[in-house]
Amino acid sequence: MKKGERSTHSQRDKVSEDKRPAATPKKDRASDIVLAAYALIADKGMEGLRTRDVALKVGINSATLHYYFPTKEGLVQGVVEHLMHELMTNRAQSANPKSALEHLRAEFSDVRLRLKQSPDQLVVLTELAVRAWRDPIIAQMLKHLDKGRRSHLVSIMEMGVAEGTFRSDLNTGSTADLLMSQLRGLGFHGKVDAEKLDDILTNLGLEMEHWVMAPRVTRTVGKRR
Amino acid sequence: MKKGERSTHSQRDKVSEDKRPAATPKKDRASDIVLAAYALIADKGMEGLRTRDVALKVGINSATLHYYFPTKEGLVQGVVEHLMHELMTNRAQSANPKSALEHLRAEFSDVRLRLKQSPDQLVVLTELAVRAWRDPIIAQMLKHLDKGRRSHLVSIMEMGVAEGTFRSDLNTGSTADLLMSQLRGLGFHGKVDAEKLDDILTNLGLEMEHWVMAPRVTRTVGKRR
Amino acid sequence: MKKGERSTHSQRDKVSEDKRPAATPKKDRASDIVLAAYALIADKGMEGLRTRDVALKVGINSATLHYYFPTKEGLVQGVVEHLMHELMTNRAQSANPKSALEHLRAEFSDVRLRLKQSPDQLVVLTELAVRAWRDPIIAQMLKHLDKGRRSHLVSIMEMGVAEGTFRSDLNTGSTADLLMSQLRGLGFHGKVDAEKLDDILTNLGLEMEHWVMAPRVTRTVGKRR
Amino acid sequence: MKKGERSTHSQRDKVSEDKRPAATPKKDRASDIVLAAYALIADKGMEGLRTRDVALKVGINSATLHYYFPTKEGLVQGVVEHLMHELMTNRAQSANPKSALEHLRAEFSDVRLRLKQSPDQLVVLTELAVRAWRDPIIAQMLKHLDKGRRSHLVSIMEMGVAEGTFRSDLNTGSTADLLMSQLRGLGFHGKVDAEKLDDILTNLGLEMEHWVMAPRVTRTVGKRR
DNA sequence: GATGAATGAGCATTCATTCAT
DNA sequence: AATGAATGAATGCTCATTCAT
Repeated sequence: MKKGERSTHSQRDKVSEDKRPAATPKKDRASDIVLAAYALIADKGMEGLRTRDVALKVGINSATLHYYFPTKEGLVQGVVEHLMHELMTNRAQSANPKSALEHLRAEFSDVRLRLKQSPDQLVVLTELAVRAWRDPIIAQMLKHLDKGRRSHLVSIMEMGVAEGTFRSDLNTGSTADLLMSQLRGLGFHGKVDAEKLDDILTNLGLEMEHWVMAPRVTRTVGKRR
Repeated sequence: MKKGERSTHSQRDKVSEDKRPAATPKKDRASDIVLAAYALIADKGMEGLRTRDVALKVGINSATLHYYFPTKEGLVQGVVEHLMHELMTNRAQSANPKSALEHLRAEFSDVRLRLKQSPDQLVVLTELAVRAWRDPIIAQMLKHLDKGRRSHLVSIMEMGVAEGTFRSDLNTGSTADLLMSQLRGLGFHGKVDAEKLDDILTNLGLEMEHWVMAPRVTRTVGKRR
Repeated sequence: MKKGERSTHSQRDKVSEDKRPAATPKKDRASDIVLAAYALIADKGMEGLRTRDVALKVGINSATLHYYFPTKEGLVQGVVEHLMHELMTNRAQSANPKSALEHLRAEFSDVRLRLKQSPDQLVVLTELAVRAWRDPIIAQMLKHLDKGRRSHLVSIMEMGVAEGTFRSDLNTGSTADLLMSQLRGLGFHGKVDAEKLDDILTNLGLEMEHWVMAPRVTRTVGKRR
Repeated sequence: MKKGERSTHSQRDKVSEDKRPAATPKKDRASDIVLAAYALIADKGMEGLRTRDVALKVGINSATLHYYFPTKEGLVQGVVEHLMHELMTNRAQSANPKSALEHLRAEFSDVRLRLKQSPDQLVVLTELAVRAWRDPIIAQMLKHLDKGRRSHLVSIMEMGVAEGTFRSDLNTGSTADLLMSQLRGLGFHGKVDAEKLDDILTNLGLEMEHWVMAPRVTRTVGKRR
């Protein structure tokens, strides 16, 4: 991809030239398009996504958009890829976690950070997750994401159990599933009420620590299951 | 349809799977329409909802549908109302709960029951919740639902604290928010994987009981014993 | 459609107003549409057929056209049906033919009449026949037409043979095929040069009479006298 | 194509059956392009001809194609030229014909040969002939072809009359027109049903010989014209 | 109440063509 | 000579909504 880094070159001669009303970043078109689509999904939702709007936002002709993404479906998949990349990188590696508990807390820190710095990620992820119910391809892509995240959580749990920090009878797989489901619930609040969302997340963290560390409650009324 | 000889029209009716050309229960039209829309949302999602399909499913003309619901938005609101009614009634009042813990468990039983008997409720609720991000009216309606559910949960929490069953420093409001957020996360799994969903729900219940009953865990690592 | 005639009313405020340029015959819409499409094919060819143009010609919205013919393909099939109907009815039953030869001549008279009175029929038929090469459905429809015409010709031939007017060793089937192929060649001349076309047709008739009546020519060159 | 990581483009290349991404004979580009266009017309028809597909088939960029043929119309004209060249050369000069009858038969042999060995010629010619109705330039070109062929046929007829082989009252011009029209009718059958086509062609030959040689049928019922 | 017919405003996608490199 | 990128102008088709009957 040598074409991307040309800004350092002396080719400044073609100064003017943004033929289209909107400015043309001139960098990587395909990525610009995905970014615009991503922003538009965050703003209008999947239901409100229009290829024309995406093109307009990038500052290109809608035919040009189709040059890069022949089909809208392909574009959406591009957005999924982008989101997955975002979700997997840029992780908040706070303070170089050592113990399982630190790792677990790092997970929460990461979510908290995203919620604060790029709330769109949650929004778009939620939109795409709903879309995935009826779109097998997106479902497949997101499943891959989930699988990775789950296995990461599972290893944290296993580490905790091995360390002796987490209770020995902890079902690592089920707990990972539980945590993922809980985090997913956060996606529903939209961008609003960041305050309350943060509160929920904090409690979620505490509750989860409880769950993985404390022994089974024994003073429960009756025998469960 | 007196114009029998035009074979061209036949290509139209492809509502996917259901086509009941006529046959109208004749009773409450508006309610039939809402029901059909509800089922269609569960099947195709908000994005795939078409007024014509709804009309076709009911067995009426799409113009007739607009007689009852002048606008699609109104129809969707009708669906929200219906869903809210469903969600508030038909509650699994299992075993006439007395204590706060029993009430809490009843909540989980209720969710479990819905998940099993009418999974569409979760699906449609999720679809509408996402829609609510951009639709103030629906947001308003769902907020009302949430408010009711939250206050119900809060009173359970308060009852538990008053009883002495739940820990005295429990933040009832935050806990209610936490639980609602967690339950919402369940909505994401779609109708698939009922097995795993049930597992998650079970653990969620146990975890929540822990949370409300056990004393705060001392956060210091290693202090666990 | 009183909306079109609103100019007599006092509602002159909305100055412009005959929304549609062309008048609306108001009778049978589907048939109007087919007729317009037919004329357009005759004029611009299949390649130049645009649903928008058809709608414009009828004086309706292009969405209305799709109400009657959900797909362009269906519209074209409608044109085929129309053409076939035209081709099968309105036949020039000149002078109530009795003998096989009279019947044969009646066939030529019919073609001559069409060539003169409705040359579009030949043009459109040719366009559709070419289309049929790649369109199985149209191919099927035209095949049906051909089958009917061929069997008609065959019976004329058989009648001639039975009468003793036509030579006894005449292969009725092959001759019918031959004649049809020859007539088809006429379709190529387009609407131009009606004079020459008529001349060709005349000679074709004479030649065919020769063929069906005269004994096989002895192929040996020079043996003629 | 350094941008390897964009999988989105892959959905584009569906030229139906043929896709030879690269591999260019490197010799005469313009001619390659014409050949590809010719083959594509034979396959998909004029209506299905796409410059991009032509370029793809040649293995070049569609912009490169426009370097050689600035306009699609020009490309089609190139195809016409090519076809005319094919039609005028490669003639089946079977057995060095001497007499007019032999020459006539040679004509039929030629057609039969083309029908068998390169049926695409008939198909493409037919496509172009229909196109010529609305395209004056192509019409002009084909008219030139027709003129040549007609004058050739006329001289055969004249030779026959001079020889005394053909009847003396034969209208050579009309007969040439007649024959051309008849042969054109063959173009309609497409590539299918070679069997029947051959049968028709045989009968056509016999009929034509009859026509040019036999004296006017006198036992005709009634007086003609 | 009900409906057939009609429509305006899109919508994703196509395609021949252009242009800077 | 060649091409990747870009585009204007369609193109067939969709859909919520309207309206006269």
